[in-house]
Amino acid sequence: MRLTHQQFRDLAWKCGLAATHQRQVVYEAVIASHGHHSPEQIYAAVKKRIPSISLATVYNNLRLFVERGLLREVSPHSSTLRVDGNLKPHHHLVCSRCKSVQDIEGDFFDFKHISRQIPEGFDLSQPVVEVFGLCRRCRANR
Amino acid sequence: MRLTHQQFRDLAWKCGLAATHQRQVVYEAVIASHGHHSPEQIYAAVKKRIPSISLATVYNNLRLFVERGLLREVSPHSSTLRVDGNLKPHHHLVCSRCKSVQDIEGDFFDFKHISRQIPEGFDLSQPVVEVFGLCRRCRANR
DNA sequence: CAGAGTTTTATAATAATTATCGTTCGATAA
DNA sequence: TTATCGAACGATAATTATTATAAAACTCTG
Repeated sequence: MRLTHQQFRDLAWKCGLAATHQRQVVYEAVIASHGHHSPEQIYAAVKKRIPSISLATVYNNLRLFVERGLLREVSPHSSTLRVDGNLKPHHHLVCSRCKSVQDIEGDFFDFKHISRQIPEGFDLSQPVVEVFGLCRRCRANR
Repeated sequence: MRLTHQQFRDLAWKCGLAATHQRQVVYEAVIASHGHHSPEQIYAAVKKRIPSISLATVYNNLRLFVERGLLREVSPHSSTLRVDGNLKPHHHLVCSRCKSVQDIEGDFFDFKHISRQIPEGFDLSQPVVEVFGLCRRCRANR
Protein backbone atom coordinates (compact mmCIF):
# COMPACT_ATOMS: atom_id res chain seq x y z
CA MET A 1 0.00 0.00 0.00
CA ARG A 2 1.23 3.46 -0.89
CA LEU A 3 0.40 6.63 0.96
CA THR A 4 0.86 10.20 -0.17
CA HIS A 5 3.57 11.98 1.70
CA GLN A 6 0.92 14.14 3.31
CA GLN A 7 -1.03 11.12 4.52
CA PHE A 8 2.05 9.63 6.08
CA ARG A 9 3.04 12.94 7.58
CA ASP A 10 -0.31 13.11 9.35
CA LEU A 11 0.03 9.55 10.58
CA ALA A 12 3.55 10.12 11.85
CA TRP A 13 2.56 13.39 13.41
CA LYS A 14 -0.07 11.68 15.54
CA CYS A 15 2.56 9.57 17.23
CA GLY A 16 5.25 12.19 17.36
CA LEU A 17 7.55 10.95 14.64
CA ALA A 18 9.19 12.86 11.84
CA ALA A 19 7.98 11.85 8.40
CA THR A 20 11.15 10.69 6.73
CA HIS A 21 11.20 8.93 3.41
CA GLN A 22 12.80 5.77 4.83
CA ARG A 23 10.24 5.61 7.57
CA GLN A 24 7.38 5.89 5.15
CA VAL A 25 8.71 3.17 2.91
CA VAL A 26 9.26 0.81 5.85
CA TYR A 27 5.73 1.42 7.03
CA GLU A 28 4.27 0.86 3.59
CA ALA A 29 6.23 -2.36 3.23
CA VAL A 30 4.78 -3.75 6.45
CA ILE A 31 1.23 -2.82 5.56
CA ALA A 32 1.54 -4.02 1.99
CA SER A 33 2.95 -7.37 3.00
CA HIS A 34 -0.05 -9.12 4.32
CA GLY A 35 1.38 -11.68 6.62
CA HIS A 36 3.75 -11.32 9.45
CA HIS A 37 7.23 -10.67 8.31
CA SER A 38 10.60 -10.59 9.91
CA PRO A 39 12.86 -7.54 9.88
CA GLU A 40 15.06 -9.19 7.26
CA GLN A 41 12.13 -9.72 4.92
CA ILE A 42 10.96 -6.15 5.33
CA TYR A 43 14.50 -4.95 4.75
CA ALA A 44 14.62 -6.89 1.49
CA ALA A 45 11.34 -5.37 0.34
CA VAL A 46 12.33 -1.83 1.25
CA LYS A 47 15.69 -2.20 -0.43
CA LYS A 48 14.00 -2.45 -3.79
CA ARG A 49 12.81 1.11 -3.41
CA ILE A 50 15.72 2.50 -1.38
CA PRO A 51 18.82 0.45 -2.16
CA SER A 52 20.96 2.41 0.27
CA ILE A 53 18.78 1.77 3.30
CA SER A 54 20.42 0.29 6.35
CA LEU A 55 19.10 -2.72 8.24
CA ALA A 56 19.44 -0.73 11.45
CA THR A 57 16.94 1.77 10.11
CA VAL A 58 14.42 -0.99 9.57
CA TYR A 59 14.87 -2.32 13.11
CA ASN A 60 14.79 1.17 14.50
CA ASN A 61 11.55 2.09 12.80
CA LEU A 62 9.83 -1.20 13.53
CA ARG A 63 10.58 -0.69 17.20
CA LEU A 64 9.29 2.87 17.10
CA PHE A 65 6.11 1.85 15.27
CA VAL A 66 5.42 -0.85 17.85
CA GLU A 67 6.12 1.53 20.74
CA ARG A 68 3.80 4.14 19.31
CA GLY A 69 1.03 1.68 18.54
CA LEU A 70 1.19 1.89 14.76
CA LEU A 71 2.03 -1.79 14.54
CA ARG A 72 1.66 -4.61 16.95
CA GLU A 73 4.23 -7.17 17.80
CA VAL A 74 3.36 -10.76 17.01
CA SER A 75 4.29 -13.26 19.69
CA PRO A 76 5.90 -10.77 21.98
CA HIS A 77 8.10 -13.36 23.58
CA SER A 78 11.32 -12.99 25.32
CA SER A 79 14.35 -13.28 23.14
CA THR A 80 15.31 -16.60 24.62
CA LEU A 81 14.10 -20.19 24.48
CA ARG A 82 11.73 -21.32 27.20
CA VAL A 83 10.77 -24.86 27.99
CA ASP A 84 7.97 -26.33 30.02
CA GLY A 85 8.06 -29.73 31.66
CA ASN A 86 4.33 -29.74 32.33
CA LEU A 87 2.87 -31.92 29.60
CA LYS A 88 -0.67 -31.89 30.93
CA PRO A 89 -3.01 -29.79 28.81
CA HIS A 90 -2.84 -26.23 29.98
CA HIS A 91 -2.46 -22.78 28.56
CA HIS A 92 -0.25 -19.80 29.17
CA LEU A 93 -0.87 -16.29 30.28
CA VAL A 94 1.98 -14.14 29.02
CA CYS A 95 2.84 -10.58 29.90
CA SER A 96 3.45 -8.60 26.72
CA ARG A 97 5.79 -6.29 28.53
CA CYS A 98 8.05 -8.40 30.76
CA LYS A 99 7.41 -11.74 29.03
CA SER A 100 6.66 -13.62 32.22
CA VAL A 101 4.64 -16.80 31.75
CA GLN A 102 2.01 -18.25 34.07
CA ASP A 103 -0.04 -21.37 33.61
CA ILE A 104 -3.81 -21.23 33.37
CA GLU A 105 -6.09 -24.21 33.61
CA GLY A 106 -9.52 -24.68 32.20
CA ASP A 107 -11.47 -24.97 28.98
CA PHE A 108 -11.78 -21.49 27.63
CA PHE A 109 -11.64 -22.29 24.00
CA ASP A 110 -14.31 -23.52 21.72
CA PHE A 111 -12.20 -25.75 19.55
CA LYS A 112 -15.14 -27.02 17.56
CA HIS A 113 -15.84 -23.44 16.60
CA ILE A 114 -12.20 -22.81 15.78
CA SER A 115 -12.02 -25.95 13.69
CA ARG A 116 -14.55 -24.52 11.29
CA GLN A 117 -12.47 -21.40 10.75
CA ILE A 118 -9.01 -22.77 10.33
CA PRO A 119 -7.43 -23.64 7.01
CA GLU A 120 -7.76 -27.10 5.61
CA GLY A 121 -5.13 -29.44 6.93
CA PHE A 122 -4.03 -27.47 9.96
CA ASP A 123 -3.47 -29.90 12.81
CA LEU A 124 -5.01 -28.70 16.05
CA SER A 125 -5.00 -32.03 17.81
CA GLN A 126 -2.74 -30.74 20.55
CA PRO A 127 -3.52 -27.08 20.72
CA VAL A 128 -1.48 -24.75 22.82
CA VAL A 129 -2.94 -21.37 23.51
CA GLU A 130 -1.17 -18.28 24.72
CA VAL A 131 -3.09 -15.31 25.95
CA PHE A 132 -1.22 -12.02 26.08
CA GLY A 133 -1.95 -9.15 28.40
CA LEU A 134 -0.21 -7.04 31.00
CA CYS A 135 0.78 -8.43 34.38
CA ARG A 136 0.05 -6.50 37.51
CA ARG A 137 3.54 -5.15 37.95
CA CYS A 138 3.90 -3.94 34.37
CA ARG A 139 0.47 -2.39 34.46
CA ALA A 140 1.45 -0.43 37.55
CA ASN A 141 4.74 0.72 35.99
CA ARG A 142 3.08 2.09 32.91
CA MET B 1 12.45 -33.44 41.38
CA ARG B 2 14.89 -36.32 41.53
CA LEU B 3 14.50 -39.59 39.69
CA THR B 4 16.31 -42.82 40.28
CA HIS B 5 18.70 -43.65 37.53
CA GLN B 6 16.46 -46.53 36.56
CA GLN B 7 13.43 -44.28 36.25
CA PHE B 8 15.30 -41.88 34.04
CA ARG B 9 16.73 -44.70 32.02
CA ASP B 10 13.24 -45.92 31.24
CA LEU B 11 12.10 -42.44 30.31
CA ALA B 12 15.09 -41.85 28.06
CA TRP B 13 14.75 -45.26 26.51
CA LYS B 14 11.20 -44.51 25.42
CA CYS B 15 12.37 -41.69 23.23
CA GLY B 16 15.57 -43.29 22.07
CA LEU B 17 18.08 -41.36 24.12
CA ALA B 18 20.97 -42.65 26.16
CA ALA B 19 20.60 -42.09 29.88
CA THR B 20 23.65 -40.02 30.67
CA HIS B 21 24.21 -38.33 33.97
CA GLN B 22 24.27 -34.82 32.47
CA ARG B 23 21.08 -35.49 30.61
CA GLN B 24 19.32 -36.67 33.72
CA VAL B 25 20.40 -33.65 35.74
CA VAL B 26 19.27 -31.24 33.01
CA TYR B 27 15.92 -32.94 32.84
CA GLU B 28 15.48 -32.88 36.60
CA ALA B 29 16.38 -29.21 36.71
CA VAL B 30 13.66 -28.35 34.21
CA ILE B 31 11.02 -30.37 36.00
CA ALA B 32 12.04 -29.14 39.43
CA SER B 33 11.95 -25.51 38.36
CA HIS B 34 8.28 -24.84 38.15
CA GLY B 35 7.98 -21.98 35.79
CA HIS B 36 9.39 -21.50 32.37
CA HIS B 37 13.07 -21.03 32.43
CA SER B 38 15.68 -20.01 29.94
CA PRO B 39 18.65 -22.16 28.98
CA GLU B 40 20.92 -19.89 31.01
CA GLN B 41 18.88 -20.36 34.14
CA ILE B 42 18.79 -24.09 33.72
CA TYR B 43 22.51 -24.07 33.10
CA ALA B 44 23.04 -22.22 36.37
CA ALA B 45 20.93 -24.74 38.28
CA VAL B 46 22.63 -27.75 36.73
CA LYS B 47 26.06 -26.31 37.40
CA LYS B 48 25.51 -26.63 41.13
CA ARG B 49 25.41 -30.39 40.73
CA ILE B 50 27.84 -30.77 37.80
CA PRO B 51 30.25 -27.83 37.85
CA SER B 52 32.03 -28.99 34.71
CA ILE B 53 28.93 -29.07 32.52
CA SER B 54 28.98 -27.08 29.29
CA LEU B 55 26.28 -24.66 28.20
CA ALA B 56 26.25 -26.41 24.86
CA THR B 57 25.23 -29.63 26.58
CA VAL B 58 22.27 -27.87 28.14
CA TYR B 59 21.14 -26.45 24.80
CA ASN B 60 21.73 -29.74 23.12
CA ASN B 61 19.64 -31.68 25.58
CA LEU B 62 16.84 -29.15 25.75
CA ARG B 63 16.54 -29.35 21.99
CA LEU B 64 16.51 -33.14 22.09
CA PHE B 65 13.91 -33.23 24.85
CA VAL B 66 11.65 -30.91 22.89
CA GLU B 67 12.12 -32.91 19.69
CA ARG B 68 11.28 -36.15 21.44
CA GLY B 69 8.27 -34.72 23.24
CA LEU B 70 9.64 -34.89 26.76
CA LEU B 71 9.31 -31.14 27.11
CA ARG B 72 7.35 -28.62 25.20
CA GLU B 73 8.59 -25.33 23.91
CA VAL B 74 6.95 -22.23 25.28
CA SER B 75 6.34 -19.46 22.80
CA PRO B 76 7.94 -21.23 19.90
CA HIS B 77 8.78 -18.06 18.05
CA SER B 78 11.73 -16.78 19.82
CA SER B 79 14.15 -16.55 16.96
CA THR B 80 12.98 -13.41 15.22
CA LEU B 81 10.76 -10.36 15.63
CA ARG B 82 7.46 -10.31 13.76
CA VAL B 83 5.19 -7.34 13.28
CA ASP B 84 1.60 -7.05 12.23
CA GLY B 85 0.03 -4.01 10.64
CA ASN B 86 -3.50 -5.26 11.20
CA LEU B 87 -4.71 -3.42 14.28
CA LYS B 88 -8.24 -4.75 14.16
CA PRO B 89 -8.96 -7.34 16.87
CA HIS B 90 -7.99 -10.73 15.59
CA HIS B 91 -6.04 -13.74 16.68
CA HIS B 92 -3.24 -15.82 15.29
CA LEU B 93 -2.85 -19.38 14.24
CA VAL B 94 0.81 -20.30 14.47
CA CYS B 95 2.63 -23.36 13.24
CA SER B 96 4.81 -24.74 15.99
CA ARG B 97 7.20 -26.16 13.45
CA CYS B 98 7.78 -23.53 10.77
CA LYS B 99 6.51 -20.54 12.78
CA SER B 100 4.24 -19.30 10.02
CA VAL B 101 1.43 -17.05 11.21
CA GLN B 102 -2.11 -16.77 9.87
CA ASP B 103 -4.92 -14.58 11.07
CA ILE B 104 -8.12 -16.06 12.44
CA GLU B 105 -11.30 -14.19 13.08
CA GLY B 106 -14.08 -14.89 15.48
CA ASP B 107 -14.90 -15.13 19.16
CA PHE B 108 -13.52 -18.40 20.30
CA PHE B 109 -12.54 -17.41 23.75
CA ASP B 110 -14.64 -17.11 26.81
CA PHE B 111 -12.99 -14.08 28.34
CA LYS B 112 -15.48 -13.86 31.17
CA HIS B 113 -14.47 -17.35 32.15
CA ILE B 114 -10.79 -16.54 31.84
CA SER B 115 -11.23 -13.41 33.89
CA ARG B 116 -12.26 -15.47 36.86
CA GLN B 117 -9.15 -17.61 36.64
CA ILE B 118 -6.42 -15.11 36.06
CA PRO B 119 -4.30 -13.59 38.79
CA GLU B 120 -5.42 -10.41 40.44
CA GLY B 121 -4.36 -7.36 38.54
CA PHE B 122 -3.58 -8.98 35.20
CA ASP B 123 -4.80 -6.67 32.47
CA LEU B 124 -6.70 -8.50 29.75
CA SER B 125 -8.43 -5.48 28.30
CA GLN B 126 -6.76 -6.00 24.92
CA PRO B 127 -6.18 -9.70 24.77
CA VAL B 128 -4.16 -11.25 22.02
CA VAL B 129 -4.51 -14.96 21.58
CA GLU B 130 -2.22 -17.29 19.71
CA VAL B 131 -3.20 -20.84 18.96
CA PHE B 132 -0.39 -23.21 18.12
CA GLY B 133 -0.65 -26.30 16.00
CA LEU B 134 0.89 -27.81 12.90
CA CYS B 135 0.28 -26.36 9.46
CA ARG B 136 -0.60 -28.62 6.58
CA ARG B 137 2.84 -28.63 5.07
CA CYS B 138 4.66 -29.41 8.31
CA ARG B 139 2.16 -32.08 9.16
CA ALA B 140 2.81 -33.74 5.80
CA ASN B 141 6.57 -33.53 6.23
CA ARG B 142 6.52 -35.24 9.59
C1' DC C 1 16.89 29.15 4.72
C1' DA C 2 19.18 28.78 9.45
C1' DG C 3 19.48 26.37 13.72
C1' DA C 4 18.02 22.65 16.80
C1' DG C 5 16.97 18.34 17.21
C1' DT C 6 16.06 13.82 14.80
C1' DT C 7 17.18 10.31 11.88
C1' DT C 8 20.13 7.65 8.96
C1' DT C 9 24.11 5.10 7.90
C1' DA C 10 28.08 2.30 8.67
C1' DT C 11 30.05 -0.27 11.77
C1' DA C 12 31.14 -2.25 16.22
C1' DA C 13 29.33 -4.67 20.00
C1' DT C 14 26.43 -7.89 22.33
C1' DA C 15 23.39 -11.81 23.15
C1' DA C 16 21.56 -16.19 21.98
C1' DT C 17 22.25 -20.20 19.71
C1' DT C 18 24.43 -23.65 16.77
C1' DA C 19 28.39 -26.07 14.72
C1' DT C 20 32.84 -28.29 15.02
C1' DC C 21 35.96 -31.46 16.60
C1' DG C 22 38.93 -33.97 19.63
C1' DT C 23 38.11 -36.54 23.86
C1' DT C 24 35.43 -39.32 26.86
C1' DC C 25 31.55 -42.18 28.09
C1' DG C 26 27.96 -45.87 27.83
C1' DA C 27 26.09 -50.03 26.03
C1' DT C 28 26.72 -54.29 24.06
C1' DA C 29 29.12 -58.51 23.34
C1' DA C 30 33.26 -61.46 23.70
C1' DT D 1 35.74 -57.37 33.14
C1' DT D 2 37.46 -55.52 28.94
C1' DA D 3 37.34 -54.41 23.80
C1' DT D 4 34.79 -51.89 20.61
C1' DC D 5 31.97 -48.47 18.45
C1' DG D 6 28.77 -45.06 18.15
C1' DA D 7 26.78 -41.42 21.00
C1' DA D 8 27.54 -37.64 23.99
C1' DC D 9 30.44 -34.16 26.21
C1' DG D 10 33.21 -29.94 26.63
C1' DA D 11 35.76 -26.12 24.80
C1' DT D 12 35.51 -22.96 21.63
C1' DA D 13 34.62 -20.93 17.07
C1' DA D 14 31.02 -19.46 14.12
C1' DT D 15 26.54 -17.72 13.10
C1' DT D 16 22.37 -15.14 13.65
C1' DA D 17 19.55 -11.56 15.51
C1' DT D 18 19.61 -7.36 17.54
C1' DT D 19 21.26 -3.08 19.76
C1' DA D 20 24.63 0.69 20.50
C1' DT D 21 27.58 4.41 18.83
C1' DA D 22 28.93 8.39 16.47
C1' DA D 23 29.42 11.23 12.44
C1' DA D 24 26.85 12.99 8.53
C1' DA D 25 22.36 14.09 6.50
C1' DC D 26 17.82 15.34 6.94
C1' DT D 27 13.28 17.35 8.94
C1' DC D 28 10.84 20.75 11.18
C1' DT D 29 9.84 25.20 12.95
C1' DG D 30 10.45 29.96 12.87
